[in-house]
Amino acid sequence: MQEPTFLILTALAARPQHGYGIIADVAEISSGKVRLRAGTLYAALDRLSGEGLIETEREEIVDGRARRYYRLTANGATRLSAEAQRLRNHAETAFARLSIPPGTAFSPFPLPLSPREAW
Amino acid sequence: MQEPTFLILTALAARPQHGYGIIADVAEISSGKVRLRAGTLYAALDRLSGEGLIETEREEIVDGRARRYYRLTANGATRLSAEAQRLRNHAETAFARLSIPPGTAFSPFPLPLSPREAW
DNA sequence: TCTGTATATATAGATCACATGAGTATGCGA
DNA sequence: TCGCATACTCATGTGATCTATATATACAGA
Repeated sequence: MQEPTFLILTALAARPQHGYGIIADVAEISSGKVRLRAGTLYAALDRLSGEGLIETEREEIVDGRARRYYRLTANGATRLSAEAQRLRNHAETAFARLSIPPGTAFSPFPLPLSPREAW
Repeated sequence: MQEPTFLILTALAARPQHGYGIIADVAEISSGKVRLRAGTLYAALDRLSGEGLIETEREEIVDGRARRYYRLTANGATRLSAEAQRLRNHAETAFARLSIPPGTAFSPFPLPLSPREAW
């Protein structure tokens, strides 16, 4: 799962939202760093609906414009939780490895990773 | 940056490694969940070299087979650190939002996210 | 009034990371 | 001899994302 998709699910984890609201929420979540394009969003919404991770909650007409609200399904919440755990693990692993002091990357004391170290 | 790329940089954060070693290390890091294909790996190595995030350290001939060792550059370490922070933030945000008790997704007490809540 | 910006959704086409699958080659254990 | 592990290369396909555009309303400012 890529970043835009993850952030769309995260946006919907808080509450049901319509497309344009998701774009704003994702910008909010990512401190303005991820600005979803309409094309990305609506394609993702179709795909995620097809996968059963989100579903249409209701439709409204506001100022003559249709608003379609989506919400996270139970499957979607499970999936998002699994992905979040995955990201957290990856991030922690990267930090642990980056904390190796510079200059010791060629250390004669290799990290105890696996028997494959012997390669 | 996608998951395979992130994991390749993480593998190289520990120490210089050659292609096949990276494949094994990434499988290790991800508890066997990510199994890089040769095609994915070598394309990524070319791309990352071009971006200056990694570089060739040395080449060896072992049992008649060439082994090319890659290492993370200073730019690569900076980039990996930034990406790891990004993943950590995304993961924590998702967990925070998922922790909203089921059934309160339509709560009359919306999360204090932004003035855009008013939409 | 004209222009730009914000709201709101939709779609066609391009890009590019990644996946798939095959090829090339050596060494080793069953 | 067969299969597996090691080790790299390349051709082709897939699919999520990006770019750009279209449609439509409302409102602020020049």
